[in-house]
Amino acid sequence: MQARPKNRKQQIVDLALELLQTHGFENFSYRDLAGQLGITKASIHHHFPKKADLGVALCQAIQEWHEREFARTRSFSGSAQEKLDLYVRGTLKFACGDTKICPLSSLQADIASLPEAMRPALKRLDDHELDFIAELLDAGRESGEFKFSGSARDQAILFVLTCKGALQYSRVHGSEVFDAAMAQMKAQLLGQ
Amino acid sequence: MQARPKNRKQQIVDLALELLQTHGFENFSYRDLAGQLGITKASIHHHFPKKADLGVALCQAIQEWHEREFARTRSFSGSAQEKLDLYVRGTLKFACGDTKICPLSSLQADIASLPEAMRPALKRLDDHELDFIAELLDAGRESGEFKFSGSARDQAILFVLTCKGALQYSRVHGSEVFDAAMAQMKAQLLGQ
DNA sequence: GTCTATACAGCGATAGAC
DNA sequence: GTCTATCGCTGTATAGAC
Repeated sequence: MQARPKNRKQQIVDLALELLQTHGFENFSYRDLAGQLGITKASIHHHFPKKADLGVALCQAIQEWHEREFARTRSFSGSAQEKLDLYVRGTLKFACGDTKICPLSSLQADIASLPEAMRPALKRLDDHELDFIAELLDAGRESGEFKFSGSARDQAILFVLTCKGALQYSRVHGSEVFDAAMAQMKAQLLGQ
Repeated sequence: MQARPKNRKQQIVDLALELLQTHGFENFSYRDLAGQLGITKASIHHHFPKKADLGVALCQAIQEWHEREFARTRSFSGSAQEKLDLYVRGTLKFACGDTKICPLSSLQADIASLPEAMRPALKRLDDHELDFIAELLDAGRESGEFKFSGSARDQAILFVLTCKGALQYSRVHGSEVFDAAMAQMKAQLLGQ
């Protein structure tokens, strides 16, 4: 209900991101966006001529979100375990609540129906996140906080896909599932 | 290219299941099914008047698949670890290959857009699978093969969502990801 | 930057002939 | 059980006025 929205383009991306996390990229339309923003479909097309353009903008928004959160987590002064917790609860769980899934999980699930231009972007986003988590896990093992075998990269894959899977499961089965899975994984990471 | 297909209905369900695993329930159409089966849309509607009917049939097909595979795994004479391996590789990975995801993961991702009638069915399917895995894990802990803390149910949640997440990740990033994640999880389950 | 108007393909769905 | 034909709606997309 703003008379003059500061940045319509950003507003559209924000709403599209939410619909991506709840319904998936192919399951929301320009009509949905227009309706909820109180403008017409043609206005959305003015900002993003093709839906693939909006899709690329979504990937960029996710990357900026990553960079913000990675920087915040890195600069947080605490143990490796606390940093990992900050990312899981303060970033992933915070961005999803009880009704949304991780935007990257949503894109992965629909990969075969996605516009061509979005696929390499998705792969880069996943890799970027894995690098970051591997860095945290490696530091935690160096400091003796974490116990795991194999490479930090492999453990990061396991860690990240478990978090994402837990978010997806908990949307259907209740958020206790998320807490249970995270507690279970944490215990193993700490060697208990 | 069969002149007189024995069971068209089954044929439709089989193809729909494959499209569910690759594109998602809302991302395949009666047109896709008709085209690939060499008949018309109207013929599909004869077997499944509404798409929700097809959705319910898909859930039933998944349940029958579960019951078959659970029985096969239970009757397999081997250690708990070998049974778990049989389910992961002989059932889940076998049914998905390198290009498909678990049908239940697909339905979970699109839960918000799904026909009403499919949601309770999905929850039951997930629970059924968790019961089965919890049973295997519990037996394995009793026999001293597995080491984990907390309830077998909680560990089953962690185990299953990790398998599903690994299948989804590996479709985008290559099947080495699946092997790495499974090896990593197995090591933790065995207390190594 | 937003609108009206329109185009056109695809969707799920139905009626009725064979 | 399959077909042709058709319906109304929704999807993305474009042209052009304000």
